[in-house]
Amino acid sequence: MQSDSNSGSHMLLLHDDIHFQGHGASSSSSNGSGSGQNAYHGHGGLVIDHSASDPGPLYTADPNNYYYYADPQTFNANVNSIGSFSSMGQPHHSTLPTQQQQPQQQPNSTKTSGAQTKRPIRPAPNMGSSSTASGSNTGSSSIAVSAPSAASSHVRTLPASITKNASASSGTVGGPTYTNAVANQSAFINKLYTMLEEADQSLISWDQTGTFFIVKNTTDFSKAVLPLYFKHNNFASFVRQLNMYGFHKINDSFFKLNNVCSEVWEFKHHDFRRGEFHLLSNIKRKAPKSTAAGGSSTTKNPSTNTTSNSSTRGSNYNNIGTTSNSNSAGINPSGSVSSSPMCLLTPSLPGGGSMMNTKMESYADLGMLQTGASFMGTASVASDERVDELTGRVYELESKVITHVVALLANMATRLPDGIGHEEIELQLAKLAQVTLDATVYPTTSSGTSSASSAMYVAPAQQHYHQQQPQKQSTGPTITSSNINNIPARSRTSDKNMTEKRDSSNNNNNNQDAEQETDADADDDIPDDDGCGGGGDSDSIGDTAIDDGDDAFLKQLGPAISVSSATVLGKRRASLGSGQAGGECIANTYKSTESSTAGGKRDTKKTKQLGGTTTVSILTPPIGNPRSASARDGKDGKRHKRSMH
Amino acid sequence: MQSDSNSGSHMLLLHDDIHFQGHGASSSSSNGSGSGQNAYHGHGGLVIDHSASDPGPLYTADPNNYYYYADPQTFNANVNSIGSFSSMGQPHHSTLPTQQQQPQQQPNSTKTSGAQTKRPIRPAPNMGSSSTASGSNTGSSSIAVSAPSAASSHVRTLPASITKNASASSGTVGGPTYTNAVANQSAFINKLYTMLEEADQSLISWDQTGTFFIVKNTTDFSKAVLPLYFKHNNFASFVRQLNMYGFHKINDSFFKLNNVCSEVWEFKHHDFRRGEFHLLSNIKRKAPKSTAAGGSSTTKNPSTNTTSNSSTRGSNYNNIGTTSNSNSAGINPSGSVSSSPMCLLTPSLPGGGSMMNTKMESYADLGMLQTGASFMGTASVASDERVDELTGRVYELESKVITHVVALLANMATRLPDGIGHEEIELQLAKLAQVTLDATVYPTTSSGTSSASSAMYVAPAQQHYHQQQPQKQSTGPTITSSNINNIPARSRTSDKNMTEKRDSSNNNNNNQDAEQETDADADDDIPDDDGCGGGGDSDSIGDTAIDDGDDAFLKQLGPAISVSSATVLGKRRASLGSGQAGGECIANTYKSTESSTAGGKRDTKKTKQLGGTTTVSILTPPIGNPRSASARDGKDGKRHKRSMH
DNA sequence: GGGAATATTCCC
DNA sequence: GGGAATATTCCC
Repeated sequence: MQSDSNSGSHMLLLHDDIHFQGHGASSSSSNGSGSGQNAYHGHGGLVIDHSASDPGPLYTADPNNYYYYADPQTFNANVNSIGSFSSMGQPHHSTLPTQQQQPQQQPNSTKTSGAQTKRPIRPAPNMGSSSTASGSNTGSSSIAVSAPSAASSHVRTLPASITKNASASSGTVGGPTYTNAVANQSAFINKLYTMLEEADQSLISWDQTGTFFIVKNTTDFSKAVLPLYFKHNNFASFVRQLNMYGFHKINDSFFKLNNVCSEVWEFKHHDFRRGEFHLLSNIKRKAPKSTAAGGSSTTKNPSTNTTSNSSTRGSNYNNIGTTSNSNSAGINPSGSVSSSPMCLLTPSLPGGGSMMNTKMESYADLGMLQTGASFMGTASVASDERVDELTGRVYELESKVITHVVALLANMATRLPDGIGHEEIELQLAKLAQVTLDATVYPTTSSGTSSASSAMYVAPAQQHYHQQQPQKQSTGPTITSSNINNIPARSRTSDKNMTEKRDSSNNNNNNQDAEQETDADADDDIPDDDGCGGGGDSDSIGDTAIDDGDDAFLKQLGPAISVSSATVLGKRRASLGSGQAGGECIANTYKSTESSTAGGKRDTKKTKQLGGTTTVSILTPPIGNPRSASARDGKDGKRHKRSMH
Repeated sequence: MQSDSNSGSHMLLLHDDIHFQGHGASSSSSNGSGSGQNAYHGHGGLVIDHSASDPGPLYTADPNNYYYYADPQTFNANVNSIGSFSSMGQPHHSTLPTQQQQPQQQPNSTKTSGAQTKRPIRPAPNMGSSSTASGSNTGSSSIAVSAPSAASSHVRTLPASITKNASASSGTVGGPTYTNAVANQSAFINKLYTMLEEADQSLISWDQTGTFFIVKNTTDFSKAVLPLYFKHNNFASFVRQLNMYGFHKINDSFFKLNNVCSEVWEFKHHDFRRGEFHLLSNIKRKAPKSTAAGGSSTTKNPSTNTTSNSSTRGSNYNNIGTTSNSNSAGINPSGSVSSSPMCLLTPSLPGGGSMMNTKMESYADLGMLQTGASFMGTASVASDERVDELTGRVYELESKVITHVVALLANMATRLPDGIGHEEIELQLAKLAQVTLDATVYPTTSSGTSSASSAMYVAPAQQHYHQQQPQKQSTGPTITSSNINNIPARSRTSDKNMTEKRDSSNNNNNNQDAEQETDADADDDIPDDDGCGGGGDSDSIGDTAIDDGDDAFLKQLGPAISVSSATVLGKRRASLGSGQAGGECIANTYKSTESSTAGGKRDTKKTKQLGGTTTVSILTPPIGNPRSASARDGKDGKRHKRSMH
């Protein structure tokens, strides 16, 4: 357990202590099927030690400014990938003590240049990297920092398959093995998978079926999660990588149609499914387009500068547009993270709600699942256009329609007397999807073998949350299930009372509810945590209280329906600026519809205005196709922002 | 002064406070000769504040794990370049208070994706990045956080010249000006220059003549300095960049001749001289060799993958060999940083001295600069089969799924207290259909006129099932917000103590920190408030409780659902090996070569085991993929390391 | 030193 | 979504 395999890497940025007892083994074999078996303990939850958490004192030692710099390496190191975390270290405020304790001092094994092993405070296993050098992990032994809470002792074993297949991989691992592993090479995929297993489920998680994943609050996700796995905290960069690996955003059209500023993003790749490690190796990074037809190999063109010259590109790292800062704490990052294009910086997005929260995994179940044939690679012919049409249609159906329906159902559910929750509804939908959608045609891959649909349906498991809502006058349960999510702080505040149950059994525990906020103020804090816009997350429908009349329901529903929510909408989402709305977050969904009706699809683009306000919506006439045209705007001095697709 | 030009970016990692009053101006002009003028004050020495160094207390607030993660962005942000720091933020332990003080709230100006402006605690000027968007900086005004130590109050104005010349740069700068500036575009050069001005002179400095620079202790330099400017702490990566920009190592022969393992490295570039800002723009990054001879522009090669295939390269970020960890403090990095290839881990290098300092610019200027030509392209594909698949899918979605959904809705409707009838629901659905489904692509018909999608929605008619679900034991509303989902509590738990400050002013508040959790348990926590995501949207549902009870509702609906989700996968990271080397420092350079041989590369792979249960996996045999054959790796298990040149 | 792959950023 | 430039890593 103790040894961590990576030579490189080390400190993690995580401040909590995470225990990894298992270590990544590096496999020496060249191909994917690494022999390595790494046992990765600690499941779902992170094991964090709080006890040790306070490094504060430690910092003093710093002689220089650099002191706090985060270790870049760390980022990577943290979570490498499923099976391997490159290194576990401590983040910034690493606990020196801890470190000291460590036996470490790994002499850098092989690596020459890049990798350096340093005090692996908490050694994490690495996945084999492609290079040999890196292979050797000198692990410091397990550093089980104190494991504060109960959860701490999870152990997870990562499948070897997940490792990289790049060049050499040597497998040596302990624990159960997943042999099937086709060494999945890419670090990105490994990290992504790992992230889904480990990260805060409220920020990123698999859908119920395990066939796609959901990023619920891009802002927070970007701040809190991304840096743990990558050297950046930009949601856009994350999305770029997803695209490079063939992932598709699945809820895009829905939001566009609705002109909703959502913080919920769903991505799918045919071979990226929960538990399906063996498929991971199928996920390849797209190759750069070669200039010349032929050679992929390098040709040099010594001549010169042309390219490099300045102008065009920006400076990457420079700040230019990039950096967002994170505060030290996860706390408030005001404007930063790019997250959803549309919702930049606006915490309280008008539209923003988390309607989705309710969630139904829109597509979820819907099919995209398994199917099998992907189309990416295939080249054949056929009416490509037809494909585009169909693809677009499928998207429409899967995303918009279903999403809408689900939202409606969820909304209705909350109003049911019996207390049926949205969960049930979702569950049903999942079944439905399972049943009906098995044959997905979806995007990617071609032939899927039989995929396991069954797998898809993950059991929700048993969590029982009890909320005691203080409630509004209205009925009791009203609640709003899912929404809760959205529950704007305000509401939450109230909720404190609620006692939730969590089941520890679950991998993921949700905490959210747990939070207790002390302040009542809207402003303070935490506003929304949700990114959604805050406050009102999605509107919680709830709040909405359905109270009044009955129509409420109807009202809620439809566009027409506008009722309440509409109102909400009314608020402008435009205001990028400030605010939090009160409880807006309305059911965007519905509203959206209206809008949608009108036209065709719309894209919302926001224009951003600097100061103020802004927004803009817009629309794009009927789809054209995906990638195609892009007419880019060009040219005017202004730029429009575009949303990420 | 106050405005910082970059739209993106923000927090810095630097813990010390550095004040930048001037700001980088971004020049708008396309070419190098940016108009911007940035005055850069403060030469030689670093100004470091130690006084402030102890952020310790500040950290307390952190609620969650993330707390400490270093902001990747930060790295960049920190020091952008001479004239511009992209963003200044606070690093990890940002001082929240400070932030609050800040007026900031920069509305993110233009940037869409990546850049996010967040509370720029210490606004730094940005250089204009190449892109337009980035151009506009909303600078927060100067945020002079407390300047703890003496040094703290330095103000430096960076010469505009140093800024990037990329695309647009608008120059706005305060302070003394260095007009000569030819907007130097590259971030790297800017950072390098800035580093020389600011960083610890004992680690990196100009030679006496100001014509080359010296890195005296690669190990410490890598740990303490590099991360402040770059997203890594690998000396090799730094060297690679230097080489890409045409710098040459000048003391190489000296050491080689003497077979000395030195930590002193000297690099020179003809146009990189102290104070000669105008020359900086001449330093260009070498262009990648284009594959094909000719075109630098993009050519697409839809066909594919070739390039990307796997093998060869390693995974970058993964740990593989890479990561080194840094302790939080700059302090002692034991073995880490890669630094000089040759002398890894050996602090006390034999040769180590700064002999060279005196310097003689051996190579002086050589130039490799500019080259040009890019290569990339893309491909797309389509197929008839795809059409079939998609068609089927559409059919499925439109007919089955939707039909089912409608039925569900109708069913639910009957149960609503208010008496809403299914009619309404149907109506709503009809609208929905109308809106969303208009363009049907339907099955058979090839063209699919718009077929009436509306038709599709058959009203389930009036079936009213009333199910009263008994409910589960659980509570009424149970519902649970989404998040609930997964929050791993563990991590969070620990932090509770921390108190953070939030600034209400900001748009986004971070909540994370804010949360106060009552429970210690790992599991619980709140993690997110954000609702957006809700609580777990998707998943949560699951949690769903739904479990037992009531299923009635469910039962009615659909097919059985099997729940179960796989338990968490266990991970194990196998420990690859262990080994650490002792401190050899031998002239690695020399040595390295040697080793390389021995070692070989290793990959670590991990296998995952399922923990729990389930899962299914399945698999698809390898797809073949299109793109790459990937066979890369090849072939031997070992990799050799090499020394940097 | 530099080729090449992946990562990150910026832009359309 | 993706092209393209720079950044980082890995290797020769």
